Amino acid sequence: MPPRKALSVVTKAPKRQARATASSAKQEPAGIYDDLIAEATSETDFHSHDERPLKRRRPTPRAKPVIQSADAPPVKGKEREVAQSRSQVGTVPGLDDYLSGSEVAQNNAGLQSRRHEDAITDLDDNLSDSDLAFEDIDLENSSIIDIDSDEELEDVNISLGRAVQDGTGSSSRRRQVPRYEKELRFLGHKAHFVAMLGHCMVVNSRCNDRRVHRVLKPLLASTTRAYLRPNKEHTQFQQDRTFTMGLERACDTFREAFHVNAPGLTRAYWQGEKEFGDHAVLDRAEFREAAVKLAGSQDIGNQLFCALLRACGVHARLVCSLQVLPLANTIAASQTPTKPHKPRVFAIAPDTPIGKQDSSNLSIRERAVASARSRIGQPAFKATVVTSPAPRKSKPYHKLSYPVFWVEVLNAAYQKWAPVDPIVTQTFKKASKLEPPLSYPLNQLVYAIAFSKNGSAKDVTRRYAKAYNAKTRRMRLETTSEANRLWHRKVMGMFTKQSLSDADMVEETELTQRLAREGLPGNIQDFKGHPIYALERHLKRHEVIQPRREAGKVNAGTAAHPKMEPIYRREDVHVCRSADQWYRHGRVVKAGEQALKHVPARSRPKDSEDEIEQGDTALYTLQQTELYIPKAVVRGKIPRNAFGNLDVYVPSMVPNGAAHIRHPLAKSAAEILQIDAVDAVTGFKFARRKGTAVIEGAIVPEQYLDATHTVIEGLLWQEVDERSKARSALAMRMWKRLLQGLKIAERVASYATEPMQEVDSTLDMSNSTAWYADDDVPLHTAGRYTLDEIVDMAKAAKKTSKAKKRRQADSELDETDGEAMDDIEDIPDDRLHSRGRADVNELGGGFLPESPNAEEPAYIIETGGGFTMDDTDGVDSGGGFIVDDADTAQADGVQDNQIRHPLDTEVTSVHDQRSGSLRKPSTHGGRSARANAEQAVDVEDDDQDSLLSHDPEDDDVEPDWMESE
DNA sequence: CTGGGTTATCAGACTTTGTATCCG
DNA sequence: CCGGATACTTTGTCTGATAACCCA
Repeated sequence: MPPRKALSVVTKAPKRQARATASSAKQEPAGIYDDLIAEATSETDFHSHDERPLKRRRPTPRAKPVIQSADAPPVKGKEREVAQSRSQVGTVPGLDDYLSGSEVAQNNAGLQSRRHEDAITDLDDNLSDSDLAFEDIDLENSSIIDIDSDEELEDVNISLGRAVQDGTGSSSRRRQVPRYEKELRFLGHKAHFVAMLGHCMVVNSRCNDRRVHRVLKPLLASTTRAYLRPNKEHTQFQQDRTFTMGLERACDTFREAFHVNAPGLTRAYWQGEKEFGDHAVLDRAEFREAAVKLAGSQDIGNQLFCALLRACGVHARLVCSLQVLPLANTIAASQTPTKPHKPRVFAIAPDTPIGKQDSSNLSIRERAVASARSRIGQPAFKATVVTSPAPRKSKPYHKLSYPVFWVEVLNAAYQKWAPVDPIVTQTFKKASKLEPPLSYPLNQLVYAIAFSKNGSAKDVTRRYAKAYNAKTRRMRLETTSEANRLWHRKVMGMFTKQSLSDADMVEETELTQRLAREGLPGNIQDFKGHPIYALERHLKRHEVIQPRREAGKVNAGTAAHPKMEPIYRREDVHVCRSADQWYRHGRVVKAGEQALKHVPARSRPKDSEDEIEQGDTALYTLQQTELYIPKAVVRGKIPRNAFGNLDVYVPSMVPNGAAHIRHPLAKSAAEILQIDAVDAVTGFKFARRKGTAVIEGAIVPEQYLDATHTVIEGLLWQEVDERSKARSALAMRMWKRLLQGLKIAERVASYATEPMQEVDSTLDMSNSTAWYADDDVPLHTAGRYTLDEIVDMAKAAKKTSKAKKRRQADSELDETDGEAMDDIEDIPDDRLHSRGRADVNELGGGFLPESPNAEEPAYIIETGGGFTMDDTDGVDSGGGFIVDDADTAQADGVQDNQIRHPLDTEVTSVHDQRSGSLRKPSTHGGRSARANAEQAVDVEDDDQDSLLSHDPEDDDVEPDWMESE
């Protein structure tokens, strides 16, 4: 078939690719368009496209498809059509290029997919814009966006959107809604929902306006008004008849009196313009005015009718079908009407005069712009909304066919609410007439909220939705997640009546019944996620139907070839798990239970070697399992699993007689207490290729629970303390640096042949230091501890820690200790103390005997609060450590210690044993205490001499600094 | 013309207890 | 040689949802 072959030459790329990159399809046609392709591929061409506002940059063209075309296989039937369509598509680029530079080119190109991409890009852009600030969402919807400026924005943003798209790959045939966008939609939906509720609140309160009532009441004849309040003495039937008659008359009267001059609220779409532009929200004065004039939008009409009924003493609720931004992607929905438009484009012959196309497209655009009514939906689809048949009502205002606001009246005789819509559908008691079909683009029934006179509200959607379970439910927020359900409940809870009347209960019953009476879904899809029915085909992998009670059959085939499938109840659908998974939920399969379902086991690379085919995994339902009861603690011995720890995925898995302490130090504490404890595995973390057990605290025998907690507290306190020590050491090091600097400066000054300015400055410095020290003596420890204490502790901790098993906290402690020690070793003699030490050295006799005590390794950790020991040392040796401080500091942060301690410590310790405390560091300074210490002292003495001897002032200062009391 | 079937694609759930090397 | 410390590493597969398109 020659023609076929020719076609086949044209179509070379795989089908999907052609669709995917619609714009790139331009380049695909081979042969005569080669030069066009070349042009298109050139960089300059790109730029020229860039300059055009509404044009999408073409993906980098690929020459390959063209080459492949030569050896393309013979075209099959299906492919031929594609080929044809593509050849038509192929004509478009010609047109497009011909028109290049003109904005109309886009419309002419008119490929659906391309439009789609444009739309998506627009959406992307706007969303990414609004992503930055939440307010933008509302802005976008509540403000009228100038078309031109809109395009400008697109122009600016397109490059970004495109870059993203290019990054994701050339196959942008379909773009999945990214998560952030979904979240944004939910956020927008919620915000809009609340805003609409607020709007309804205001509107509802307007309906109570007395002045409006006074204006409207005379509309009805007094007899009608009397009918509306039937005599309670009469029989129920009579009351009902009377009331109904009165209501009908009221409807008729009002309908004739009210002049509709504008449509009502319409459905909101993501992106695009809001319909509030048409009828600005009225304030109360305008509402009154509308009542006087008896003219306004369809919504106002029904609102006034509600006011009228309330004026007549009828229990009337204002019902609003909230037109909230949809949760789901609206592109698909709004695209459906574009389909009629499609043939128009594809019908273009290559030789069609351009002007004609041009004008027709323009006219569509103009119409779209001219009519605000048509400007819903994406800008890209403006025209399509116009062409869609749904809103056709050839009246000047494109009135809505289905109401957004209507009225419910309470028929007191039966305590039942009946819908009344005198304006839009002009129906009475016909709830089914008020729900627009799903395809109706102007509004949608998702949330119908009825506002009572007193401001309370009730969701009455179920009364009006024909397929609440099958369809409406899906569009509502509550069904999307538990969190959203709670959110929705919370919001609606603010409007819910506190106490329920009889009528409320009757209504609730009615609504529930209505839901229960809803028939089988009309198609297979609606069975998916249906709250009452289920099909086997929609079962998830781990779901099973048990028992298999058929509730009916549905035809999944065609009428010609019926394929009946059984329908089951949703309540019989159970979630299954494998025995392992049940164990992770703290349950075990009962003995003798047979698996209800087998699923192919997941491939496990590790196991695959052992048993090549693991086969199936058996699944069980909840009913087939029982609570797992772990082995109890026997004589303080906690049972363990194969890994030496204990699985505690749920609290019930804690063995009898044991307690779970969720604290990382629990096990260490247990070790200190010398009680049995095992790590508690509470879950798994998937890091690296394998899951790793997550260990959260430990399991200890119940009777030691309190003891363990106490020890943990001690350990925590100790940790804080160690940190404080480390900071003290750090502070000391800095002091050392400062003093060294001072010393050097002083010495340099002494070498100077003649006194220089600098000397003065150093003197000043030393003076200032002296002053500082004088003022703030405690700071020589820069914290809670004196140097000797830190050194001792560091040593002790290091020794003990070596003997001990590692644990996290310990390692940290060790590090800090080590650092502290190193620091201190760097300071053989602490300059801070040096002078004092020299003086005090003789006094410090008590120091040496104490050192052995101090070096005892165990005390810190074994007692968990080793400072008492230290303290006693301190008191003896003048260490300056004070118990009270430690106690008070226990719970506080390190900073507290840092700040508060020095003052306290100094006041007391310095007074009592200052000299001792000062001297001690020098002796302990080195690692081998004595030799180092003495050496250090010597050195220090030298230093002191060199430092201070010259300056009389310094001498004066020195005592102040060190000995100030 | 609607809806089921098919296909493509993506997001997210599910997975579920180390090892090699260095250093003292 | 042994034991402990440390660094390394960041999966892969499957399912379900969604969308587009074809076809009956």
